[in-house]
Amino acid sequence: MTTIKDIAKTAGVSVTTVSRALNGYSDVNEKTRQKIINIAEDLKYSPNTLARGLVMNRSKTIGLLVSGMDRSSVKDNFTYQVLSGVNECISERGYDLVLFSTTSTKQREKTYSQLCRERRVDGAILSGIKIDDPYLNEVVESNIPCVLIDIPIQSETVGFVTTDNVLGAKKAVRHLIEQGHKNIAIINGHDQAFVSKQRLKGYKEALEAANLPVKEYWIVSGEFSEDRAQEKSLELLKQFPEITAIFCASDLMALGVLKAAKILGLEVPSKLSVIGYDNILLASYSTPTLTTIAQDIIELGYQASHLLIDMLEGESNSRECILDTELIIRESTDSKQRSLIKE
Amino acid sequence: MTTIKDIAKTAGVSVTTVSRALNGYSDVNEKTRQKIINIAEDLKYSPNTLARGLVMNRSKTIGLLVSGMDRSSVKDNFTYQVLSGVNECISERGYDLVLFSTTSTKQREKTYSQLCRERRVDGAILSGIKIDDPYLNEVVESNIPCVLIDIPIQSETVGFVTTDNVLGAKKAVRHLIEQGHKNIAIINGHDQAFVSKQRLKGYKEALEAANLPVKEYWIVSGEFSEDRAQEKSLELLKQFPEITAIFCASDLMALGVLKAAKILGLEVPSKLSVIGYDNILLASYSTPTLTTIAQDIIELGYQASHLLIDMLEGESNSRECILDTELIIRESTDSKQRSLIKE
DNA sequence: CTGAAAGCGCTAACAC
DNA sequence: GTGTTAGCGCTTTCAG
Repeated sequence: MTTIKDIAKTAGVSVTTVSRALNGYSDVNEKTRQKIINIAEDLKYSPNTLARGLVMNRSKTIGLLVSGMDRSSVKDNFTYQVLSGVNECISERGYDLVLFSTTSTKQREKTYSQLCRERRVDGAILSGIKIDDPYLNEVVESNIPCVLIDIPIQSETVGFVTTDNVLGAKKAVRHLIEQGHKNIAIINGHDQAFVSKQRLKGYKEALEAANLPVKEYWIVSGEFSEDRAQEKSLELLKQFPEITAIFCASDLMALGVLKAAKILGLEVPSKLSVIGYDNILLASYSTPTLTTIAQDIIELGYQASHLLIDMLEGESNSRECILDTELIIRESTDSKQRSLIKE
Repeated sequence: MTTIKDIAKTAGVSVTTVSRALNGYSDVNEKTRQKIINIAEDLKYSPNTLARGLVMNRSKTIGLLVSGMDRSSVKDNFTYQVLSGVNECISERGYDLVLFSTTSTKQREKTYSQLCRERRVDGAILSGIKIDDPYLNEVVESNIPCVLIDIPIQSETVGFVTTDNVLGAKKAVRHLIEQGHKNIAIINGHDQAFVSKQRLKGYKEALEAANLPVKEYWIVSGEFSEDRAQEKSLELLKQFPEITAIFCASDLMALGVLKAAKILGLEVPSKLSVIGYDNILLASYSTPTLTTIAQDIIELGYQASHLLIDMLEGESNSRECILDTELIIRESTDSKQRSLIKE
């Protein structure tokens, strides 16, 4: 493995000069620089980032901390899309990514800041972390620059990226109202997600804006689980046959509601309209296809990295970024579209 | 940021002793060790892996090199599953993961071994790399320990993990033959994937074993693309109406064939049986649901890491690992199942 | 424009 | 058992 020492020796200069030449400093003779660059190439030199990181006290790596990257998370590949966006931005800006996947067992062994300090990451992005997660407190307390996805906390070293979940939910419910629905239930996610609170808020606001009553017993939690949502919606629909539309805080849960509707023999959308949230891949493959609120999750990851690196490089003014959502109308709410497709 | 020096100072010992105590060496007084460990905790010490890596010449990181982690790869989340398996194994064994995602443009800037040498990864796992990819040669030539996914190359420093693709394809075609099919076409993947060659081989062997002719014009490439497979199968089915079954080298392509069948008004499976490969999530959500050859991709990633770390730690005898596949029968080939479900 | 020297935090001979 | 010393590969004062 060739080092700058080797280059210095064959070039007949000092290591200082080699370092300066290779790092593009101005105060080095153009000829010397060219010579050094040539030799570096000949010797297949690669800088040792460990050594550089050690002395510079920055590693040019950022840590992505995700939770629950297990078999079940394959269905909604939220994490993968975040990762994909993060990766894109990070590599554009010359950083590398180290992945920390936390599980409840591993969490006890090593704390968040230990993880980050050991690897000397310059900053971290947290995704899929619940609001009661012990890591979260650490973030706020530690002074490691950090961007949260979907958790709105801000400080000198902490920023966040999210979508406008209140507005997103509003769009969904408004769409149902426009289709003539008056009895609209919500299957929400669990309380440990900030987005759940937001989407519930949007649901309520949309109803109120249309002078429709908010009925607390039409608000149930599906815990972001397909099965759980199926169960809960089954109960709900049995108990309140007057419900004609359900807004779900995730597509996965909407899929569960679709199953419940099938069990009850309720045709979607003629007897029951269903709208999801996320626009996961399955939403356009289910039967019927699923109307949903699309969020650009890859962009979420991209913007998170962007914000973080801006913070690291002192270019940041803002500490937050809120992305937009889009209503995608498909068969599960649109009677006309549905019947067109059937024939 | 506290260092062993700080600990040494407050403990009144030398840094050597601290280092030894913290790393569990035997030749240190138990009392001294306890004292040092306590102080380390008090001072919230985390070892600096950069410094350690520099001196030990191993970083305890492994690099995962994947290609094309873009928007399109969300559909079959092969990469994510590999990543998930890799991550699981790696964290069990005390390594960290750094992700290198290559794109054609970035490839020109930095070579594979540069990437690995700069970050001083102890070893690398390559997934989704085409067999004509320039990176591949580098691997074989560089002396960086490396495990390939789905490319069977072996050397002192190179191992691989794959599934038995010949057998997998055989299972698929055998299943079709057992259903009474005699005219079976194949939509294969592109030639830059080793698995394509293997699956074609399995297809041919299964036909021959049943004394069925292999017709070269029934072998077409869908290039692992849904759209391309749709086009190609459309042509194929128009030209050869006698074809009653199609084996696809990926589920995504099978989905394309399903669309083609719909366009031609060929009911699946009564007029045309379709079988895929991979068992992606969509396979159980499509209409009709897709019979397929399942491979455990998470396990693929897990075993790849396992093999690599064994190699790194000198525990390896073998340089290869071949996993099994499983036939999953769903509606797209099973007339009985299909009709049952319809009523 | 270039070089000598110090030091980042850690480990590993080698002494005692 | 413990300390002294050197050095991993690099950047960065400070002199010249």
